[in-house]
Amino acid sequence: MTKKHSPTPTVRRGRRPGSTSTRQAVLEAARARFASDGFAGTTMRLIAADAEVDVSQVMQFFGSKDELFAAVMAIPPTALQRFNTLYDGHEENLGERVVRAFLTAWEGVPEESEPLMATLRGAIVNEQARNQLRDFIQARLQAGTSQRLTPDAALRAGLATSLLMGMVLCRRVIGVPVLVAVDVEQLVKLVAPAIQQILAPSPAAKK
Amino acid sequence: MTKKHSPTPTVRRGRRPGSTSTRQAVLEAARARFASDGFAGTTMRLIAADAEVDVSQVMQFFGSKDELFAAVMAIPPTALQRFNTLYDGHEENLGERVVRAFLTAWEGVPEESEPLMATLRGAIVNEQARNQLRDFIQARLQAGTSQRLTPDAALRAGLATSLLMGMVLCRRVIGVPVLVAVDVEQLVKLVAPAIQQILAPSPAAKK
DNA sequence: GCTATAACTCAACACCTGTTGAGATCAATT
DNA sequence: AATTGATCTCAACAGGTGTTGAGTTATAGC
Repeated sequence: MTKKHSPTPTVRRGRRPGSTSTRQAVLEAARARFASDGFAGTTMRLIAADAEVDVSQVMQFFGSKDELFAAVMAIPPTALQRFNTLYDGHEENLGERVVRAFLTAWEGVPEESEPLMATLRGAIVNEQARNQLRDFIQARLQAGTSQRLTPDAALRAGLATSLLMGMVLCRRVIGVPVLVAVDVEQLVKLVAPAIQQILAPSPAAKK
Repeated sequence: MTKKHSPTPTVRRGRRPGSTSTRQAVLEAARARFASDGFAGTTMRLIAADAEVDVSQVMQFFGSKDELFAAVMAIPPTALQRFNTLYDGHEENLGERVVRAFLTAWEGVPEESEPLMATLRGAIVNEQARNQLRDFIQARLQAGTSQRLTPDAALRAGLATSLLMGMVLCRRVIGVPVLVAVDVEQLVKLVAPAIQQILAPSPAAKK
């Protein structure tokens, strides 16, 4: 008799039969938790409970809380791609295209928006997420400066991104009533001209 | 002999002679810590150490960590005042005035900017701070709608505020290099037209 | 002067945190 | 069929957390 644990297990121990999808479940649970509660507010035991596994399994899969966070924080490639092709085309409706791309990325399908939300929340308290978000913004800037915009294009693109992040922050994290209520189309109508102004200012507004 | 503690105290015990300013010291230490490390990242012992007092003194003064946080989160009256008188005057340079007021409040003297920063960081994880920040934005909206702007003035004002908060977030919290490097005057020059566009759109841009 | 009360330190509490090691069960390889 | 390795549960750890109560010294009111 080599048993060490309780003789009549109420919960099954050992490996489960059939193919396993636990790792993915943990990843999704962590993603949702980090996005809604932030890094410090999320505990390994909570994630494990959400994924219906043991805590040490989460450790086994990802090594540590930090590594799990890093795995979750990865900005989805679809989002990066969306922003990389943003500056192709004409300049007239640049503002609208940028605003739409932003809203699609941050308020579209959960697979894309949840990692971004988690990164945004995490960036406040966790240095890793801060770097991640910095890189994300910087990557957008690279894409912008590859085309010929105004000389200080990098600054203007970064500025536009920061403004739009404020919009998302107030709408999705803080939950300012006026901003939550308004629909996407009206949002685009109001913000697009402002972003256009920053990215490609009309000659009259220039110094 | 009624002594219970060590017979030769290395640190003075009991009440100190003279007038006391400890409560203020704790408040300032907490303000700085909450602003830079957020709610969950800040511990009572850290605050106490910064203020050079015992932990239980902090508890005695403020009751609990949450109450201390609430005391710190209070938006400074000078900031509220600054925004309440914002819409007085002409419409032409409204954008610039708003941007300047925002930057002054968030990047000016520590007595005013630190509570705001703490609130911003705290709003991500703490519900109390979220409400506080919501109220702050809402108060700005009230002030805006009291004057006659465009019909959807509340929405536009809220939107402008959210955009500017994004700028502050990226500049002061996340630390996007391009935005950190640029000076205030250039910031105003770039952002003011965009904010103007949102608050008082030129007739051509209207629907 | 005496007493109540505020300011202050010390030590400990109960709990929660991330993390680890040992053992149990199954899948895959040989 | 036997061995190896992955998956999974359990129990416990060391350290940190907010919080409490008891004890000590000063000030303020009578």
